[in-house]
Amino acid sequence: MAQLNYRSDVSAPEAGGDKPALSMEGMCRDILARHEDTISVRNPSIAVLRLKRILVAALDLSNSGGFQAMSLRDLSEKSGMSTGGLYAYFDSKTTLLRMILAQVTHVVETVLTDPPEAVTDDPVAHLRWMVDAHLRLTEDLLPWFVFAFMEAKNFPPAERRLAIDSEALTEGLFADVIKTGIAQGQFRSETSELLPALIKPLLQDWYVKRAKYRRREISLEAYSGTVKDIILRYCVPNAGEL
Amino acid sequence: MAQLNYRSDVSAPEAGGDKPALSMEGMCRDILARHEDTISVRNPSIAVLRLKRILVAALDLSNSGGFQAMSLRDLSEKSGMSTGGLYAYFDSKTTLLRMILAQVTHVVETVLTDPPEAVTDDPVAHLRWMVDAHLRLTEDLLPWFVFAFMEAKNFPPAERRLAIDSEALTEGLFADVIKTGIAQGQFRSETSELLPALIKPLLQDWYVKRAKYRRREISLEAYSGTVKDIILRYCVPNAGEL
DNA sequence: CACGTAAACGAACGAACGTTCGATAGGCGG
DNA sequence: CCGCCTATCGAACGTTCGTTCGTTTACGTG
Repeated sequence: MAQLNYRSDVSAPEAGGDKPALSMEGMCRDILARHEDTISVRNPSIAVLRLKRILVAALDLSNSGGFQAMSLRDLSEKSGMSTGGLYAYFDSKTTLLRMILAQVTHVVETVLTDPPEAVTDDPVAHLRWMVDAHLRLTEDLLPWFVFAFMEAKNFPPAERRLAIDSEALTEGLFADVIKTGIAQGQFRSETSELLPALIKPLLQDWYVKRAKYRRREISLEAYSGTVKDIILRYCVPNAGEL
Repeated sequence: MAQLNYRSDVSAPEAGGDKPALSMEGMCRDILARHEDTISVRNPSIAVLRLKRILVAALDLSNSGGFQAMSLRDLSEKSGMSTGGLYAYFDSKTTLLRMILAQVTHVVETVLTDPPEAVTDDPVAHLRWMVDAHLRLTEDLLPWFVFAFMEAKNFPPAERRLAIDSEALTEGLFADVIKTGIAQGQFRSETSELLPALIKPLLQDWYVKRAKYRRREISLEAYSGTVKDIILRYCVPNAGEL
C-alpha cells in the first residue's frame, strides 16, 4: 500500500537505526555475505552501497503493487542502475526475492530465540517479551515484513515454503512458552491448543494494516498492550488482577 | 463447434449448497443481474451457465498463483471457452476482478447486518452470533474470500478501496455491538477500542491459513469456540464462568 | 429447409516482460 | 601513457500478456 512511506532516499533515517544489525546497511552486509557466489561485484564497499539502493527500491516498489508487478525496468530506474547492471547483484528476479526472504526469516529466528535471562523463568514475562520483541521487530523492519509475508502467497513454491516455515517456527516458539506455562500452573490447563496459531494474526495485523493504525494514531505501545491483555486474560486464571 | 464439450460436472465446489443465495448458481445470477450492461450475452440461462464455468475457473486459478499471474489463456483453457469468447462476459480483466469483489462484499454486508431477533437484545449473544456467522460465511464462500482479501493488495487503487471499505464495514459492526455491551454493563468499560480491529484478523486466519487448519484437523466449531472464548474472556468481567 | 441473429472462435497485434551480451567507462598497477 | 580488469551500460531478443476483430458455428423462426 502506498502509505507505507518507506523513503527511497538512501540517506534517509534508517530502519532499526540504533541496532546496527537491523540497519539497512547491516542487513545488506548480511545478504552480500550470504550470496557471494551469485553477486559478481567483488569490491564489498561498492557492492553494499549498490545493494542498499537496489533493496530499498525493490521493497518500496514491491510493497506498492506487488513483487510480480514490479518490473526490472522500474527497479532499474528507481535504483539508478541499468537493467543489465542489476544482474551483477542477482541472477534472476526470483533470486532477488529469495535474498530478501532469507534475510528476514534469519533475523526473526535470531531475535526471537534469544530472550533475556531475566525472562526465561517466568512464562508470563516470557510471553510478554515475545509479543513486544515481535512487534518491535516488525516495526523496525516494516517493509521487509510486508514484503516477506504479504507477498508470500504469490511466490514460487520453494520460496513460499520458506515463508511458511518461518511462520511455523515463530508459532512453535509461542507454543513452547505456553506449554511451559501450563505445566508450571501459571496458565489455565484448558488453554486451547489453537492459541499459538491465533497469536500470530494478532501480531501480523500491526504491519499488514499498518496504514490503518497510523491513520488512527495508534501507538505501538497501545497496540502491544492490548494484544498482551487479550492473550493473558485468556490463558491466565483470575486475570482481572493483571 | 470445434472446442471442448461443456461438461455439466463442473468441479465447482458447490459452496453453501443448502443456502441457494450462496450457491455458485445464486452468486452467478446476482453477478449477471449487476452487470447486464457489460455482459453481451442476452440469454440468461446460457449466460449463468458460462459465468459459472468462468468464475469457478477464475477463483481456482487466482487462488493458486494470484490474479495477476492468471492469464486469460489459462482462464480460457480451464473454463472451456476461447480467449475472445471470454470478452462476451467482461470487457477487461479488471472488470472480472470487480465482479467477484463486488459480489462478495455484497454478500458479507447482507448476511452480517441481518442478525436474528433473538440475539439483538444481548450483546454477548450478538457477538457470539457475529463470530459464528462470519466464520460460517467464509467457510461457505472460501474461494471467494481468499480471492477478495488475499489478492486485494495487488488490485488497482479503485478496487483495493472496495476491499478496504468492506473490511471497515465489518469492523464497524463489531464496534457497534461492543459499544452497546459496554453501555449496558455486560462488557468491561476498560475494553480497548482496538478490540474490533483485532477481532478481524482472528476471523480471517481461518480462511487465510485454511490449509494449515485442515492439516491439523481443526474443526470450524473448535476454531469458532476458541475465538469466542478469547474475545469474551477479554471483554466480559469474571469471564471464568462462561 | 433457408435465413438471420446470437454466441463463440482463434489468429493476430502492440506492448511489456525477464534476460542476454557486446560495447564502454573508470581506476589502478606497471 | 598504456593495458587490463572491474563494473556498468542499454539495445536487442524471444516470450507472453491483454485485447481486438473478421470469421464461423449453432439455433429459433418463418
